[in-house]
Amino acid sequence: MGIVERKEREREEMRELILEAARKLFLAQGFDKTSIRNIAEAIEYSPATIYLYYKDKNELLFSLHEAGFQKMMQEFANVAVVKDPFEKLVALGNQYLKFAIENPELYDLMFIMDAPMETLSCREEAWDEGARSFEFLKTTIAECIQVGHFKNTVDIENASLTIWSFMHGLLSLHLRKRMAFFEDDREMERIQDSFKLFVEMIRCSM
Amino acid sequence: MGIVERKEREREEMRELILEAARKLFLAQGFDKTSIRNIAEAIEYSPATIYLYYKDKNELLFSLHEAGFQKMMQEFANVAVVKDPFEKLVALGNQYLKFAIENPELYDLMFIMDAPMETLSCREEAWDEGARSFEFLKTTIAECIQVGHFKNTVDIENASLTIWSFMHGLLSLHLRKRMAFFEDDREMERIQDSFKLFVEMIRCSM
DNA sequence: CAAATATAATAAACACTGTTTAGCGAAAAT
DNA sequence: ATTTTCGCTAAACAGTGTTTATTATATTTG
Repeated sequence: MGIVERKEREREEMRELILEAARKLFLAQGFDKTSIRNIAEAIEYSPATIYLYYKDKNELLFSLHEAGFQKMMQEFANVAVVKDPFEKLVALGNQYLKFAIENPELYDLMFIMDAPMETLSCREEAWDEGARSFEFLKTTIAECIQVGHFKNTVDIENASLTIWSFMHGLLSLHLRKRMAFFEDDREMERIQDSFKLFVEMIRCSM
Repeated sequence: MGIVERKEREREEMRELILEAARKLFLAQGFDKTSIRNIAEAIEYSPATIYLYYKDKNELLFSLHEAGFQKMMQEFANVAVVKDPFEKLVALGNQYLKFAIENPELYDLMFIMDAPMETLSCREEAWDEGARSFEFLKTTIAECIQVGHFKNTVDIENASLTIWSFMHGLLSLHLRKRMAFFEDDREMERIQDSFKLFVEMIRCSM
């Protein structure tokens, strides 16, 4: 009898319905300002129903977290075609910038927010998608080393963390409005200029 | 008549009493997990009383924000005595790292949290303390240039933002638990190593 | 097919949150 | 001594995440 299969399918559809509504609301108005009741209202179900499909609000967040990394990895595919290793690294940086600026709420969720990490730290597979994107950075750097770059560096993981830190720092200061005291509207240019400077720093130092 | 003076003094004492209780609770258990009722309970007053001295929870947070920058600037004084400009820059970086790691909740509040920026963006003097510490970084870099460093860079503000971004990114990834997937307990070493690498990058590139 | 069982959905409640309002008691001014 | 002012608070308001007891429906069993 296909009843259990149908039920399973219906359950998955319901999970998707909830997640889709949650995504829309989260990305539109932010995580904190989106309540379970808002999501319930959007899908025309009672708030309690959501708890039959997701353990709590954090698990809902965690699902979007995973989807975010998938989306980012997908966009990184555009970069993989670049032949020259150093150019590829620069392209990766540009793609990372682009992703964060085009999906600010998603980036926040993936790399800044506190909440999902509580749910995340328990799970083992939780880091898989995140680790994969860090691996992509590492292999790109390894390729750079093979063609003669990064002469002063042997520790690939350290170089990766350093580059990631800069990118993330620049974006964090932007997304969390810590560059506001510059008091002009050149914030986007500043980000571009800083990225260019960092690229030049890497080019002639490592 | 000294009554108005006494009242003013009492009012300031009360503000300080509330702020001190708020600081203890915020820094101990985090901002989100500290409620107005918690603070009220700690000082043995009704929750409503707090609203007679502070507009809302964000203003309370904003006061701690200011105090945080004052504390950081105080610690930067230790750095000001270093003669050699580049050594001074490195010492400043180390002091910044130290401050963030010794005061994680305070650093979070000052540079990562979303909440205080809403209150902050209205005020003009709000940025004063923050801008002053950025100014300190800028002048240190200017001194470095005067003795021959940073040959490839003319834009001091861009160099400052780039350095700050790296430092902040490294600390953000740490404080918001984004380095957890390394799955070893070498996180502190990784931070130190990355800082050292970045210093070397600056030394021989700019 | 009818009765028993399993299940999906919910209304209502619980324990919180930040914030506002109305009112009381004491201090200050008249 | 009376009026006014002012510090303080109990209670309420509107919201939050989450749990529980109950109902209505779908499925299985006799």
